[in-house]
Amino acid sequence: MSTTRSTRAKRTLNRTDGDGNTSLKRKRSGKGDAIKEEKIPLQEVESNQQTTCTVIKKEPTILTDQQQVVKAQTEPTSQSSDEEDLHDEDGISTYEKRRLKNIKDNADFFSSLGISEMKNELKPSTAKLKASSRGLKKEKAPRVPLPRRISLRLLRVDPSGNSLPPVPLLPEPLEEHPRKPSGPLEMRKSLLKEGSLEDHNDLMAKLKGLVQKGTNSKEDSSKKTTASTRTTEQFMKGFSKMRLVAERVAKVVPNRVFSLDIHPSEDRVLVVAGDKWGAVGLWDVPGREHLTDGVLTYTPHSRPVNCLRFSPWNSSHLYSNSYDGTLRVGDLQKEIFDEVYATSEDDYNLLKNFDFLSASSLLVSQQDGTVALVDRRTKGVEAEHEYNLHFKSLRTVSVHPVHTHIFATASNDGTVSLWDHRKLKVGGKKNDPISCVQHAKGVSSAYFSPLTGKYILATSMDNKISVFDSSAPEKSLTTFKSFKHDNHVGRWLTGFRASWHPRREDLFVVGSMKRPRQIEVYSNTCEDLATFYDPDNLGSVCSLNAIHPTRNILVGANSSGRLHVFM
DNA sequence: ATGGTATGGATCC
DNA sequence: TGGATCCCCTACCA
Repeated sequence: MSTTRSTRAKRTLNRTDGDGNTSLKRKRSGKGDAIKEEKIPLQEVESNQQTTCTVIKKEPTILTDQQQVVKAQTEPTSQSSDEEDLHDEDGISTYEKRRLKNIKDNADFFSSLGISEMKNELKPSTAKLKASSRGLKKEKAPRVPLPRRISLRLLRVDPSGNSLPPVPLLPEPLEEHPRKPSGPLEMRKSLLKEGSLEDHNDLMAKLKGLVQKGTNSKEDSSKKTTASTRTTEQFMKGFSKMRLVAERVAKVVPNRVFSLDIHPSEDRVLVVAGDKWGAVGLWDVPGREHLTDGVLTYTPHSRPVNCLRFSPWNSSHLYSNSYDGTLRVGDLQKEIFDEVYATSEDDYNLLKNFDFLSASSLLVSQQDGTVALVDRRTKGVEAEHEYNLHFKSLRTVSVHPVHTHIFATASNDGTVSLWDHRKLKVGGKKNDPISCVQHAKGVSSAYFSPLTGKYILATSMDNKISVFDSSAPEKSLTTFKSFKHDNHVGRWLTGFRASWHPRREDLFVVGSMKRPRQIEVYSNTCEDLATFYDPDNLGSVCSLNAIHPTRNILVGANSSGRLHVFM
């Protein structure tokens, strides 16, 4: 418990002192634009410095006049070209003469101002100030501390001398974002806005109909083929026609989006987003008839919801995991957020991402470099196993779509690694990957291509997006294609995670820093296929994006909780 | 209109 | 090893 408290204290401290510098710096340098303006004259300054430097190089130290004369005599060729040969009979260059004259003129000017006299007037005479220190030393009187006076308040005595009840113990500092109570949470009770209960009931009624129509099977092969038999060109012909309109932009969660998904239903467009402070927002995107705004926000978590996905086996199950250390499943039929997995509350192991292993089990990547195997069928919220994989924090975990015993991890240590979970040791022992590729900086995400797992798509902080060839997972991973992409989003935005079309292996989508703000679509060979932008309706960076599995729908999420639906 | 503000992660020491 | 410091440089909102 004491550890918990100290960690909490640290956390609070971190948060409050944060980056005190930032505000200071900002005050000094003004807005972002102002910094850019400053950068241009900086180059001029540099070049100026260079010219002054050449002069300084010749005379690195301040010399007395005499020394300078000597120096000038011994180094006759050290001056700049046009003054090289201009020496008089006494060996002093005209340049040097002019310089000495300037020094003298300046000195004359300052003395004419009478500054030194004024300085002397202001200064008390040193003779008066400094008494002789010779002879007897003054004996220092020992310092007698005054008796400490304690207020009546601290003595817990009232003015008439009656004793007061003792001070109640200080309440433990409240954690700013405590974990939600464990166990199932009713959706209606975790609504962000009270009073939206009717809207909640309406939406749930609609969604029940939606799920019964049967889009809840992973093996829905008919749809899979309609989406994936078309060539890239054929597909892009329709896909690139998508547009954004004002009605399809909405704030779905109050803060920065950390996770995003889109429901596979073909009848209704339902997008979901998880945010920084544990909110999960559902948005029933209006079709041609736009009635209400259709946004409902719940708070099943208390810290960033870094991964949020509808189960491929049951689309009414919305899984979410969070930095608060819990993984929940929102059941849209039972209207609860059930707790599936929770780390020990003492060690604050942040849950980063998860992927589905089977209808009931998942792999969860964690901050401490471990991957947890979680099964819903077992009682309790503990993991079945924990595999120790990396020294540094993990980001994403991705299960091979065909060989489900193989999974890939992306880590802060710059690696994308393949693992065989049948061969992993449990209980803290360090494991070795089947194979691994190293990036220069941390890797934000690495996902298997959704149908065959032949490729791994990775986004990394060394400004690259890579497609690795993982068609022979028992052999080493090789780079299939890779290209430069500005992945530096800065401090306030969620990092990019390029993501596949959920039913195609020939294209993926990624956010962009480019202006106008845009969402980019690339082929698996890293060729630019399309760019979606709309200056009227999209004015911010969409860090996360998702594509509908069977319809031409693209949703982009920005860092203030807004979703933009192109369709 | 515009400046205040939020506050993650890598790296340094 | 972990606290301090630096760095990235947006979007919203009062």
